[in-house]
Amino acid sequence: MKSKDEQKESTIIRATLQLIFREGLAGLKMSNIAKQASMAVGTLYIYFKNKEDLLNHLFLYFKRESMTQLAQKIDFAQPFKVNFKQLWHNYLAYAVDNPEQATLLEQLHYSPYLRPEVVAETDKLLQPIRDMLDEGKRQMLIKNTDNELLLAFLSGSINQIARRFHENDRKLSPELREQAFDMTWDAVRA
Amino acid sequence: MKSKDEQKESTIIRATLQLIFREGLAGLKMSNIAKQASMAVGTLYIYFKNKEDLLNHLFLYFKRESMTQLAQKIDFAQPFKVNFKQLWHNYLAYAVDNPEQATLLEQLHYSPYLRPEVVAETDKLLQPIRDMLDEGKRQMLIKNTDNELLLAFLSGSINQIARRFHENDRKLSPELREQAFDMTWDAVRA
Amino acid sequence: MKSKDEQKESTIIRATLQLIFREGLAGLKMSNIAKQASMAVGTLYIYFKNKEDLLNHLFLYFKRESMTQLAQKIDFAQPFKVNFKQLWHNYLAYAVDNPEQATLLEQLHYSPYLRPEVVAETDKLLQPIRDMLDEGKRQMLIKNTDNELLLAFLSGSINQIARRFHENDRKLSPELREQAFDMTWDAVRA
Amino acid sequence: MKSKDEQKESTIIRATLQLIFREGLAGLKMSNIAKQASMAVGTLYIYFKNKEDLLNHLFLYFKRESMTQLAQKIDFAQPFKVNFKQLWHNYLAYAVDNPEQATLLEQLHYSPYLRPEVVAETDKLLQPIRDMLDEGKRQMLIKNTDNELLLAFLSGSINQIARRFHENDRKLSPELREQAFDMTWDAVRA
DNA sequence: AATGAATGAGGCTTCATTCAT
DNA sequence: GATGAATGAAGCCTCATTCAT
Repeated sequence: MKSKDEQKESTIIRATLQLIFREGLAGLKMSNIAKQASMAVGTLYIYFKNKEDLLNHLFLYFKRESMTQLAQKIDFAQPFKVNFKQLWHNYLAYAVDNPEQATLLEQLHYSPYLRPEVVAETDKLLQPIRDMLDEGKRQMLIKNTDNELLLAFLSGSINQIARRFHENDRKLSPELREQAFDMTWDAVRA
Repeated sequence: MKSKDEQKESTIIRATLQLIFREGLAGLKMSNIAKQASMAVGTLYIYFKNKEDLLNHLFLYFKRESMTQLAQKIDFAQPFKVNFKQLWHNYLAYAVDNPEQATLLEQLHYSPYLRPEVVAETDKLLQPIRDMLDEGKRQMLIKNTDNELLLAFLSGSINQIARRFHENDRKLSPELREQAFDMTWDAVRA
Repeated sequence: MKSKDEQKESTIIRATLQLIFREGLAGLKMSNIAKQASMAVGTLYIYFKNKEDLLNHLFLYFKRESMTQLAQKIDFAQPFKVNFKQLWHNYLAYAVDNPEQATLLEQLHYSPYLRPEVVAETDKLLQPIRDMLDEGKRQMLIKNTDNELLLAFLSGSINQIARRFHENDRKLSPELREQAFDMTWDAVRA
Repeated sequence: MKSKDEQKESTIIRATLQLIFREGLAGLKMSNIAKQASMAVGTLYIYFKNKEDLLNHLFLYFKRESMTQLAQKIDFAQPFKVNFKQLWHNYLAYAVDNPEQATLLEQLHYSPYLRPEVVAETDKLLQPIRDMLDEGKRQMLIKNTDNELLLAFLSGSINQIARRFHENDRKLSPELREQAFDMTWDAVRA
């Protein structure tokens, strides 16, 4: 027998992503995914129950991947602000370098495909960041404000910045990034 | 298309809105719009060339309406910060009170329906706000930073705050709103 | 507008029947029904919710039609046995002349398509025959036996006779029909 | 195909039977048969050329089994009517006790799966019964009528009785069975 | 022989758009 | 202008069969 190829699942997800980038979520067809992944349509249904299931897995897969990117060069031995700044820049860099991915996650989030339970599960991935914010508050370096407010502030502004600049075909120079970070820090500092 | 009956056009747009709010953009069908608007499908095609055309009109219609909400109680005779704060609260209130609308605009924005020219046209609606930010800079009250950055910062954070709280079924108390505004003001102040 | 053509429903049903006769229930495809009925597939779905619905209507339609055939030349002014014999011959004639139809109804009956409620409804159509049997019992002309037993006896034997002869490509001569009726009458007579 | 493991063939047929009883012929899938038989799909194709082949074997297997049931307690040393009655009761008991089996054979019979040659072969199994009828005629105990007519009469009525009572969830009491046999005997007796 | 992943033709159904009335 | 029945392209998914292991 041909044993169920574990990596085929990832092949399918990557193929799907490429297609969504190229043609949008609305134009996504199972038959094209199969073509892009060089396999038969039926094979997709061996690894995913249906289109909805595939997209839910895709969502989770990329949310996890993005969290990995965010955690780069974060070292809890370092002072809070150093880590905060690193995290912020990681996030911005990710959002800038993968503009379609952010858009995709957003699109999926509000599509009829995504199951609430999957959304809830991705939310848990943010826990390390919540912990970090708590630590900042303990050290009285940042405002003692509701975590959800802080998170919304951080993610909302970063995403929107990356998006607007991408839409207008503008580059985000290091200087602009620095200015943006300063605004963020001024916003959250105690 | 484009008949004398100007009001029917608006009826269709309103009916479409209600449907999108109730069932989402993805499930939107011309036949249902017709039903909701109490007319025949064919009639829709007298007033709008096709579904795409209808949704582009809807987007514009809607963006204009939201700008009207934002401008409430703004009076250029007042000091900058008063107006800035009022604008910020107007925006947040609008985003909180109409959580589906923000989502709708987002969904539409990234759907294959929306024509770039329409997106560009709605962007012009922000000009008064850009002017206001310029005035703030002239008075050296806010940072002398790129307007797109400032706008992204403002809209991104506000939308995200409204959205997260709506998703988690949490109320945004006046205290939290005040804290959020303080963060924003700290971020932009000179 | 083109007003919903009442007779189109019957056109579809007749087209479906012809197809089932030609290619069997198992090979029945909606696209072929449309072709046979000279209309677009979509049109089928205006008149019937789906394939199952179409087949349920078909079942009812033909059960009713067959009952009409059975009732021919039945006149309650005539003596019981005359009517009984006429009914029996009508039934046999119908089963012989429409061998596919009997088979179809049987096939449908045991297919996953047929809804129990529709089966129940067709059963009600037999009431006039039950009444007739009761009258025969009242006149002490036939055995005072359970109606279901009598009905099963009558319909089962007639259908099977028509079927076997049709399968073996044999004609049912008037003599054989007379013999068969005699057997039936001997079976039920008091 | 046709391997040494004769028993596996029977395992597959039994598994198929159970599935058809439980879920009907229309929903029968090769993958489910494999699951029910605790083997891989591929294995089915070692023992049977394809689905059609499997179902033809099943039909034959089954017809033979039912004939065995019918022959129980038949002893040619006994008088004709005793055997006839025994046969009739055997048949009815079988049809009543295995209501799905009769239906299955019927369904299969009119499915596109069954090959005519197999149907013809099963018909040969009826020869002992035909012989018995001939003997009855020779002894002038039953009508001198066409055997096909007699067979159709017998099988059609019995099957239909069993079916109707099963559908209506009614029990066939010994009294009713006796009445039914009396009708049959009156029908065929000379 | 046994396995079960892979294949892909083909079925049912939806829905934007057209057009006869 | 208004209507809504008619159209048919196109998408999702199933499942009998194959074949590499």
